[in-house]
Amino acid sequence: MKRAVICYTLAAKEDTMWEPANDLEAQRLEKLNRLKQQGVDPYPPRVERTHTIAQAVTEFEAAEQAAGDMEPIPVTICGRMRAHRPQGKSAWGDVEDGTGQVQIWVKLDEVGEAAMDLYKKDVDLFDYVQVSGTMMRTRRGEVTVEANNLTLLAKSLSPLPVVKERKLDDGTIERYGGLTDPETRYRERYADLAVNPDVREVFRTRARTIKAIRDYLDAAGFLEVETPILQPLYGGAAARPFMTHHNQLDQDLYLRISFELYLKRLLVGGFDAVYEIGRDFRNEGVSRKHNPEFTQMEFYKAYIDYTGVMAIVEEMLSTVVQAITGGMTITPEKGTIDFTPPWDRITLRDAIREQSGIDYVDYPDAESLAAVMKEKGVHVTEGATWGRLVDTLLGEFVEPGLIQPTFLLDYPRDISPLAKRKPDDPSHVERFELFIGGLEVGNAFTELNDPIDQEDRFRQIRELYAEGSDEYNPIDEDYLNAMRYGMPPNGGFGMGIDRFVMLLTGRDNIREVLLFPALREKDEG
RNA sequence: GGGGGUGUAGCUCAGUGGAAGAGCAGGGGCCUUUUAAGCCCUUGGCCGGGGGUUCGAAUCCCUCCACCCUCACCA
Repeated sequence: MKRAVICYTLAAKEDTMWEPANDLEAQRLEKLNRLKQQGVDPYPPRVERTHTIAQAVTEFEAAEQAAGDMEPIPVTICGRMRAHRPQGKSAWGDVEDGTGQVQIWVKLDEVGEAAMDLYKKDVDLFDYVQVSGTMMRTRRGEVTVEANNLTLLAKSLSPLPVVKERKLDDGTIERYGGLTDPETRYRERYADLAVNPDVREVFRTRARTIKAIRDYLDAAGFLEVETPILQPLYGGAAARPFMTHHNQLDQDLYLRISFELYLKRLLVGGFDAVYEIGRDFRNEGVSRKHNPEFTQMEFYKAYIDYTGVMAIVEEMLSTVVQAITGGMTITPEKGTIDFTPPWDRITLRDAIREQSGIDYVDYPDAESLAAVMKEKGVHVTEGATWGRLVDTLLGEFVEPGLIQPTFLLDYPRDISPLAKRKPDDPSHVERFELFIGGLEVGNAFTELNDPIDQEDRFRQIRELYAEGSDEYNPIDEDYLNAMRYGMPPNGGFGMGIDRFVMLLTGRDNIREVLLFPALREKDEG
C-alpha cells in the first residue's frame, strides 16, 4: 500500500524512464550495457572487503616501522574512484571510502588483460571498485595498493565534477575544480558531500557537537526526554507555527515552535532535570540565520535560578568546545573567540545605554521610545510594541558587537511572559540571552512557576496582540493546570544548535550546517 | 515583500550588438613509479524559460523562474 503511493508520487512527477541527458551519461550507459553483454554484473550483490582504507594504510605503516624484512600485506579494499591516471600498460588511481583515500596501481602483468581493459575502458570516476593487492610504497613515498585483482562494485551513470589537488611545497593543498554553485550544492547535497570532503567534515563536527552536548548533560544528571512535535496548541516562543491535520481524530495540530511548555510539565511530574534535543518549526522568513526547521536544545533544572543556568551553560559549552577543538578558542573570521569561563555579563539596559545612548526606562511607552529612536536614525516598525522596540535597540546597537561569549541580563517583563520578575524591579524579569560571535545562540529564564502570575501574563499578552498576529499565542490551559499542582522553582535554557555549529565550523550561513536546507521547489520552465 | 547581483558545455568560468570559447572531465591514439601525470587528435551548447527591439541578440528591453547578498520581518 505504502509502496504504491510512493510509486504514484514519483510517476506523477516524471512519467518516463530516465534517459541520458548528455554525451557523458550516454557513454557511461553504453559502458554499462557493454559490461552486461560481457556477463559482468555492474551492481554485484556481494563484496569481499578485508580492510577499510584507513586500516590498510595503518597496518602497512605499522609494519614498515616494525621490521626491516617485511612480509607482504595482502588487502582487499573497496571504494569509489576519485582519480584516474592511466599510463599505457599500467595505470594509477585513487580510491576513497568513508575512512580515507589510497592510491592503487594496476599493472597489466599483475591483473591480466581483462581487468586492465575493464579499468582503462569501462571504469569511470566515481564508480565503486573492489581492489585486491599488496601494500607498497612508491619511490615518491605514496602508500599504494599494488593490484592483482580489480572488480566493479557499482557503476556511476551521471558524472560528478572532478576535484584535483596539489600539495604545494609549504604543505598546503591547492584545489582545482569541484562543485561550488550553492544552489546545486544544497539541492543535491549528496553530490556536494561526494565531491567536497570539507563539507563531510562539517557534518561530522555537527554530529560530534551534539554528542558532546548530550554527554555533558547526561553526566550532569539530566534526563533526556522526547515531547510531542505535533501539538494541539503551540507555545513557548513568539513565532508563527506550521499547521497540519490529523484525519482520524479530525483535529488540527501544530508543529511545535519550542519544547518549553512540555519540558516544564515534566518538572511538575517530578523529574528534577530534563533536556531535549530536537527539531523546532517556525513558519517565518528564511535567511542566513533562519531555516523553517532547526535543531534546538532545551534543558530545565529544578532548584536553580538563571545564575545557576549561566554556570551550567558556561561549563557545558566550554566543555563542548574543548571536546571539538581540543582548546578553549575558535577563530572564525571575526577574530578569536575565547570560551574560557567566566564569560562577560552585562544587563540589557546597560548594554543598550552604552551602545546607543538611550536608557529605555526613561521612555516607558512605545510612542516616546519610538520617537527617540527615530531621532537616532533607527528604522522603527510602524505599530511596534514597547518590548519590540527594546528588542530592535538590542539588535541594532548591541548584538553585532558581542563577539566574545556574553550573557545579556534582565529583559523587560512584557516581552518575556514565561520568566520570573526581578524582586527589586518588577518591570524586568530574570532572563538572559547568550551571544557569541555576534549571533544570538541561547535564551534562558528563572522560570515563572506562579500559576496565578502566569495566567495573568498570558492574558496580558493576549490583549497586547490580536489573534492572527505574529506574536499571538493561544493560552495553554493545560500548562496552567500542571503548574497549579506545583512546579518547583527552576531555571531553563534553550539554544540553537545550528547556530552554535556555525560558530564551531566557521560557516556564516545556516544552510552550510544543515544537510538538506529548505529551498523553494524548482519549477520546470 | 523592497533593493542589488548571478544564471553560457558534465564542472569552474571568459565572452556586453556582427561566425558560441577556455581549463578540467569525456572520446581516440602513444606511454609499466604516476599523483593537477604527460604528449597528439577530438566530441560536446534551446547562452535559465517566454516575449520584444534590430538586417542581426548570449549581449539591449519587458516578463517569468531559481539561487546569492541586503533591507524589512523574525523571542
